[in-house]
Amino acid sequence: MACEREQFTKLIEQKNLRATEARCRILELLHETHEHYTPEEMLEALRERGKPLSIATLYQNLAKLADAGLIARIVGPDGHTRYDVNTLPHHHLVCKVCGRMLDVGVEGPLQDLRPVALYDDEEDPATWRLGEVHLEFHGVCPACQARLAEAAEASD
Amino acid sequence: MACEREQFTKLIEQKNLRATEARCRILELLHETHEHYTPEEMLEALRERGKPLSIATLYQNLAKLADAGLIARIVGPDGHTRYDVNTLPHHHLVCKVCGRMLDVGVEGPLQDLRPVALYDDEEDPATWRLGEVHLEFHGVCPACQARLAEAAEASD
DNA sequence: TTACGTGCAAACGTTTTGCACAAAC
DNA sequence: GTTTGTGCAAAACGTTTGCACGTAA
Repeated sequence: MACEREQFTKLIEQKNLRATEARCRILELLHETHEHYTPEEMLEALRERGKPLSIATLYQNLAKLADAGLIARIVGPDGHTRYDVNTLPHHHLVCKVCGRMLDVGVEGPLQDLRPVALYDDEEDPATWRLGEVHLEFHGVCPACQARLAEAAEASD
Repeated sequence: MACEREQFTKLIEQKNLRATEARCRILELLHETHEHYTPEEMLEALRERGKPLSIATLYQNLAKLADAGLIARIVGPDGHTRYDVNTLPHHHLVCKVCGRMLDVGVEGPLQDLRPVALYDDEEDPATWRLGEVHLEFHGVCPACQARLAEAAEASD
């Protein structure tokens, strides 16, 4: 059974992969929500949206789609692997309570930042070939703020 | 057998933990090298330095030391867990070839950076309670540069 | 009809846990 | 003597793989 969702079918076939239903559903989920799902969360989200996917198929397809450059594999500070439809360089806002990640851009003088050694006996960062800088803004998402406020009230 | 290394003994006992030899050796290794070892690498490094440590003891002690705030658990972009003696806010330079991490500070106008939404339908980062910003400079470490240069020559 | 995708179950590497023994207080 | 740490072996967890079958070109 081929995938009927035109835009995703095209994206996938451009990469010389077969546009199967499983692949289209994964791409559709990520594009529609912009969420950074862990594989486990994705399995649950796909189950809620209709037919469940087997865990092996999910992992196999996530690997294929990531290899093809259609999605990006990222690992949050909590160590959980997540997938992002945004494969262009960008930054993240991470909730330190629940680990949820949000894609963000940045306003400000990014190009003026330079790494400098922290210790006297440390090698000089200038000896590294430098590439991009990735910013990780840490914070508490609105949902966790509400949950924390509730817990604080309950303990009064 | 208690640990004799005065400075580490004190650090550990201040946190109401017993300053055992295993814990002192772990702290000593991290302080002396400033390396960001994975547990597996640490096991190997400790073996080379003398008596090996059992893997269970290593994990148990890494967890205790991290809970006590004596070391920090960090997860690199490659998904490997590593430990850092520097528990103060700081930044990292990450080798995109081997995954090695270096502690760095930053020069430049950090405080002027603000996250901004990337998509039209995205929630506003301003609704998050914001904390610190963590910078991840990506690059290639000197060792990997040399290895890459060698491989390039060999293929000529 | 040949290549590729799916899903089960088994294997894998990393991390955690239960437990008996040893060491520290 | 009670609490805490160690180390083995077993379990748990997330992820990958082998394989038989199904589907696509």
